[in-house]
Amino acid sequence: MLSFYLLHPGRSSEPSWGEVSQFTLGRSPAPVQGDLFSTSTTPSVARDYWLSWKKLEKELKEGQLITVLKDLEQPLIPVLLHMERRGILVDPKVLKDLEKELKEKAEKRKKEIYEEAGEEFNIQSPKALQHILFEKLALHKKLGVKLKKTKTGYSTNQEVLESLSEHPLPRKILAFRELTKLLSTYVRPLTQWIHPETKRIHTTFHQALTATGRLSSSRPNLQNIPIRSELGERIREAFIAPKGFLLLSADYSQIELRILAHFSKDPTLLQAFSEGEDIHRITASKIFGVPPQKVTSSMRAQAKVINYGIIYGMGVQKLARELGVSQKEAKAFRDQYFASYPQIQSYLKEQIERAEREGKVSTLFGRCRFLAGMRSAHAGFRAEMERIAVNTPIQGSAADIIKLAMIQVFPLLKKFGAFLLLQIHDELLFEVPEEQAKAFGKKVRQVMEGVYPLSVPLKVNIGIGRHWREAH
DNA sequence: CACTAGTGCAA
DNA sequence: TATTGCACTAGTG
Repeated sequence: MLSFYLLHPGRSSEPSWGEVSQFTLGRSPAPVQGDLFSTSTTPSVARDYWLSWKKLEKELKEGQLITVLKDLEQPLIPVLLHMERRGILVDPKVLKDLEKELKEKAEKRKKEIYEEAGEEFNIQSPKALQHILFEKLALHKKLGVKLKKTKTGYSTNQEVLESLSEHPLPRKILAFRELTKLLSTYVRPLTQWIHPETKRIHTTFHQALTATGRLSSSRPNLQNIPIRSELGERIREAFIAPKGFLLLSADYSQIELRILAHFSKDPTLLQAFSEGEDIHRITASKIFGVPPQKVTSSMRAQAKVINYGIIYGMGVQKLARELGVSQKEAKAFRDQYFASYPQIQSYLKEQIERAEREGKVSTLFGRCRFLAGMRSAHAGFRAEMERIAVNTPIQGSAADIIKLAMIQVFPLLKKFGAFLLLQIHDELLFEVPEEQAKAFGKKVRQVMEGVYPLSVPLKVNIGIGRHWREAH
């Protein structure tokens, strides 16, 4: 699977080796005759294996992927193994109490919604909800809101409901959605995933799945635990350290923007990062034409949207919606952005031209993603490929860097009696003996910041706590 | 049971 | 019509 990915990273498909039980810790499956990992491999299988490696090696060399394989992916395997086997300790009581509270709140909301709607219906069915909101009550007409459509009807998503939130019903539905989302996706399933013997949750990390080189996590996914809402963040209180340990979180600050600075060599961006300035504030200062000290928090928030929008190849339309301004104003912001950071504009253009010319784009370490047929693609598809061409080297290079950091941090774990538990794209979460926590944090920061020097410094924030919420 | 659609959580 | 993921419920066949 790994080798397949290295050669065809644009393809994604389900792993083909079938079920891998979560509940086989400490045991190993009986060797199967002919299995590649069996010690009693038959000569013919060994020869086939050798021949496929030689063939693979040739392709890897042609694709300049030997580095990615030898320096990143292979050394990462034991690290991921360590992480999955350790798992993260979860306090079932926190989840149980949260479940009770969320259930009661959801039940209360449900009754209010039925009251407000004048009838009972399935709130979780978009179809039934459309009927109530847009046919029975015709809220969009009363509020003069233009509705967004999906393939099958009118959308009832968060954005739409927020635009209707002058009326109490959509507000209550939003609240109900938040509660049921937390219950059905996190609180209840997480309880189920606690291993009966270890009392821990052992996720599966997929090393060779994503198109950009990131890891993914499943069964359960521990890379999308809520953090943005108060209720959601309380789920993180259930992820705890065992007695005598603390959780330690180490996250890269704005790593993707730093990579953009490195690749584009834009002097303003380089200088801002080198001098440790607040990059969103600098951008706000540029696009709003005010001195950095005069930047308000809302200007900074808007600048942040633009900074990240650039990484994703955001269009003017989406930018306007995100900022809540007209498309004309959004275009003016973007023009001002590129006027302030001219090298970013030329870098992005170069990446698109490279994708067209070479049919692929690459990361810092040479991981590549193929983009065939850009010239012949129709406009919509072409635009999507351009966004991929822009985003992949940035997202993928960040993935390269944190993978290397994981490899370099790994030998430290033994010295400190610590464990690496999770990777959440730009964050590493550790379990570390209480008395070692501060010293370990210093060491981890040093390793992560120095892992692969760029033309701007990498910055790492460390947090320590008894549970994940406190550590982050 | 397999599949799609809509929705929403994270970086 | 802003990237990368995973997973829930509803609904269809």
